[in-house]
Amino acid sequence: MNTSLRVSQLASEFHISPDTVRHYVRIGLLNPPKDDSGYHRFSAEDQKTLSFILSARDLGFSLEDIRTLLDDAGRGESPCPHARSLIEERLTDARRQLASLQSLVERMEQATRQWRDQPDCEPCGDHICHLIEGVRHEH
Amino acid sequence: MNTSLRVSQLASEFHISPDTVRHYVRIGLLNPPKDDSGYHRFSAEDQKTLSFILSARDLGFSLEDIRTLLDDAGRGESPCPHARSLIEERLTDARRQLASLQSLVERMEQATRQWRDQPDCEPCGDHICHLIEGVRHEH
DNA sequence: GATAAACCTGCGAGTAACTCGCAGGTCAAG
DNA sequence: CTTGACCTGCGAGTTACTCGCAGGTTTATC
Repeated sequence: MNTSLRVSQLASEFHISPDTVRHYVRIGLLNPPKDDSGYHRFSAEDQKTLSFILSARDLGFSLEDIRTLLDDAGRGESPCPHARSLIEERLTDARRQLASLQSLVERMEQATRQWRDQPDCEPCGDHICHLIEGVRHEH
Repeated sequence: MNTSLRVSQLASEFHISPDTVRHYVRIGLLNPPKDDSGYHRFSAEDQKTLSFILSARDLGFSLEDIRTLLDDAGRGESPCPHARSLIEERLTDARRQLASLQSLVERMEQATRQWRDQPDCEPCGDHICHLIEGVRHEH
């Protein structure tokens, strides 16, 4: 059973770029052994680790979070308590970010709507760009 | 009329940090003159520029975008055409980002709901964290 | 057997918009 | 005359890659 893959094979297997794989190796999230010529060989276990990394990434964990989780498991401890507490933090952050992004999009949409009826300004000393500076802030 | 302010005064006037002001100076968005002792003095015009910078920032323009707009105005051209085209790009980006953030938050919420009924896992060879790896992807 | 294509290696640096820390200069108050 | 609160420029750190480099390996072709 030849489940040991090289970088590009692993990458296309997981639909990520070889650079991303090398990045995870560089920061120590993956520790694949090397063959005689110095090439990384990713075993079935490395593939399970990568699969975990990508699942966690998709749930909003940072790579540092993932390192913590992997360290837990590496020491034979359950990563679940950390997973539970970390996702709370990340979720709080994400909700905050979502709210600010939503209001940004609304401001942008309001501005473009408003700008449709406004002509371009010619430079005068009063303002730099009346479109931008004249956007109404509703509440 | 002493409308010329120093860094901290300007910063608190605009509710931003002195570091942010220094950052804008460092990258050349603001070019305040200096007094005899080498301190920056922000004139009324510098204050108008900063006000513009912050308005544009609040509309999702990047500092590079803002530099473009400021350059237009500095060359006596109307920044409005650039403002219109740039905000389209930024709005497209922001909507894309919003959608991905929304789906992230949903995944995170679904995970935490699902995790409430699941116990912590003890390490076994099968998985690294069953909570994370076992999240159901609806759709 | 030479060579070219397609891999691979480690490493440094760039991305956005700050933020922090440093070493050192300036100024007003006590 | 010293303390404290400012100020200066500068380098570096933040996140998760992404790109480019110089050079080594393997495979296929001529």
